[in-house]
Amino acid sequence: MSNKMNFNTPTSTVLYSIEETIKAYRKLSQHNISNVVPNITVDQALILIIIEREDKTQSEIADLVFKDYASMTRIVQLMINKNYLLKNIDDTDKRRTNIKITKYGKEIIEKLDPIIKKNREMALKTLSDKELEQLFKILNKITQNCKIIQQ
Amino acid sequence: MSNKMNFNTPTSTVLYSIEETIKAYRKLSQHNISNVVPNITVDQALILIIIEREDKTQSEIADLVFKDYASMTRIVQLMINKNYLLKNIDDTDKRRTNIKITKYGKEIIEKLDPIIKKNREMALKTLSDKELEQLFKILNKITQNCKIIQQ
DNA sequence: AGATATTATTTGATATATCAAACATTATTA
DNA sequence: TAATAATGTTTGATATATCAAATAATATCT
Repeated sequence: MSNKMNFNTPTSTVLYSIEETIKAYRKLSQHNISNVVPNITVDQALILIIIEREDKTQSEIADLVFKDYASMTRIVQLMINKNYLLKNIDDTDKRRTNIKITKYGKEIIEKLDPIIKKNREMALKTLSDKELEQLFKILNKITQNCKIIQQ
Repeated sequence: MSNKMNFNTPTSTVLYSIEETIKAYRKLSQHNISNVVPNITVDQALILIIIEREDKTQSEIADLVFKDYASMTRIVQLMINKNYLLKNIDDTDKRRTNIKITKYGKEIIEKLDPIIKKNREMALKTLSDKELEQLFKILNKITQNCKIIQQ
């Protein structure tokens, strides 16, 4: 890589570069996940693992994984159909839905955990700890910049 | 940010962090683009601008914007419906389709150019040149790591 | 040349993203 | 308390992602 880079062509914007990375990562992840659990998507796998850790309502989970509530409704429905999740109306507030993982869902998580770990290791194996911290810091800056006009 | 970060929870993976950033960026971009050109998506805007610079076939453009060929077929069709693009079968190889921008499409590009520039500036305004280079370098490393098993 | 392989694109099926509107429930206010 | 506002979720409509299979055109091989 040269010292002076040109960031002024459409194919050199951050959006472009980040998109390239995330698509490559998703492809790798989906590939490895499908080897142990066919028929689960990367999104569903992440959601399953997050729900296991956090006992929250549907929209709280949606916020955690950056999903629109409408998307969340549909993803949860698909995961119920596959017997990974259960959903019941909250007793104290009937607008809310609580999501639980089924026994089968927990078995799936057992299979997924090492794969998720492996995916991360593969993707990051050539990065130093310093670079990893830089990455998080820079991404966080960009995220904050983008959120200014929104709330 | 503390010196020692914990990268072992699902919500601290790169996939997760990158996803957060790209979604914030997309939201900002879509918001600003919609102010000048209603009814165009971020993807369509990028594709329009890339086609203007590169006179290529549909699948070559798809590769440039990291789109699946199937997605590309559909996006191009929508952009033809909106009178941004024209498509004709290549004379020398009738399997190929050449994509051209209409006059109307070029007018749209005129409106989009400053917005795209502004989006980039907003997203990156707190980043130093050094950080920008670090970001590209790190993202590129991750992308390469993810591509190893694929071809 | 004729059979076969490869390439470029399309179509079908399903998952996800996003906005707007609908809906039921709960909270607030006049 | 009745009317209104706010909240949590769902549904509808449309755009995009992804895989597999289909299709048409071209290239290669015997």
